[in-house]
Amino acid sequence: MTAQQAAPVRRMRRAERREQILDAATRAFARAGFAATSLDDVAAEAGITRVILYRHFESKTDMYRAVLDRACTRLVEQVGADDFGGEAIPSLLRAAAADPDGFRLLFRHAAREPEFRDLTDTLTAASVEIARKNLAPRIPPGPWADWASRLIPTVAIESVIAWLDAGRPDPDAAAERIGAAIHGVIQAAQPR
Amino acid sequence: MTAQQAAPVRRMRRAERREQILDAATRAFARAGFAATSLDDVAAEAGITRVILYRHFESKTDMYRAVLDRACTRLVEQVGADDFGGEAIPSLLRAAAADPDGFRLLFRHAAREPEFRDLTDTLTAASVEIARKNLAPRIPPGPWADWASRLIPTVAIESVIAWLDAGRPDPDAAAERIGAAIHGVIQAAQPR
DNA sequence: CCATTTGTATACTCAGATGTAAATAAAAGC
DNA sequence: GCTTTTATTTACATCTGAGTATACAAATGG
Repeated sequence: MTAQQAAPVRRMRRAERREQILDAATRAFARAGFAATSLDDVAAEAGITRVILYRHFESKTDMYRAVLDRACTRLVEQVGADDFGGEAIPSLLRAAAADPDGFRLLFRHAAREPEFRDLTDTLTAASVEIARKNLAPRIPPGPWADWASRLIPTVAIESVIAWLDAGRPDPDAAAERIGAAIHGVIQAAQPR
Repeated sequence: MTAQQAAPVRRMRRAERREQILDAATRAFARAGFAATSLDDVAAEAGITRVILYRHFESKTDMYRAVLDRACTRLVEQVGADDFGGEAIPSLLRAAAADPDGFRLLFRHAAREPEFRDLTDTLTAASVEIARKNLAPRIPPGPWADWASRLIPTVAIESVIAWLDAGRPDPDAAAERIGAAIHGVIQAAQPR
């Protein structure tokens, strides 16, 4: 009597489940990074058993790389090779809003995990290079150009994360303000 | 014949050894954070066996807290409650130069480790509050004040790390430029 | 010279996490 | 209905790393 009729449990197709696992894994890993997150944490976040994870991924490392790969791909698709055009910052904001956990995971954790740095290195190296090229006409090569071209991508990323933390107010205004903040760094690197 | 006379190995006093272990642990943990660093890594970095570590620290966690505590104390001693006076940035630079590994460890790793966030939380909360107070007369309360007061401490820290990475050129000029970069963020948060 | 301190070597226990295997059950699709 | 796919459960096997115990060796300091 007290026994409820078990509601028919909706099963997912393989590809769908895989995506759902990647979503959950992104959330789980975003909390504390690779080493401090167990597969049981991921499984719990996905609402399944650990065993299922192994039907979709060879190993923990394999899964993590898949998570980072997806986040990276999404980011590159949204931002594109749109190096410093006016749409770069708005599209960065869109990308972060679309996948905030992935965004945080990439830049706050993966970038500091030596074992997986290769996945974010291309991204950061590319953005540093873009910054350096855009700085070149205005700042003579040397330590301050180095300083600024390292700092600018970081400030861009951290501005976006601060925007997420502040509740994502008005994306258009945010883009302008972030642009202004970056401009401030460029000014600061100017010879005086 | 071939046997060398073993050079008499200089032994350290207890306190001295403890400091040396803390130095080595700071370097080791600065590479990949708490979870991804084993006690064997630390012992190897210190040039001793793992067993010795337990003569100075109760546990891995205990040791890590001691490392963070020391880095934190040093930082506070150097920077002081010198909230936004003109000497704040120069002293931040001095502190980072004096203990670069500790500096990186605190802000790049410990700040992202939920288990140890309490140790850096007071620091970051304090600096965010200082930023907010200094912003108050110029920026109306609201999401952009939130945004800027979160971002400013981060930009300060990241500017310093970028300065370390760029080879620590001219500390005085660096202080001015970092001040200018922060000013740029304040400008960016201004109502428009 | 003798006690204390400091370091080494080795071997062990224990816990947690990764990864595997097999039997069972239920949903989906034909 | 019958097969295939997907999920659960339970039970292992294995490994790494934390933490402990003990016996030994060498330096220090009186």
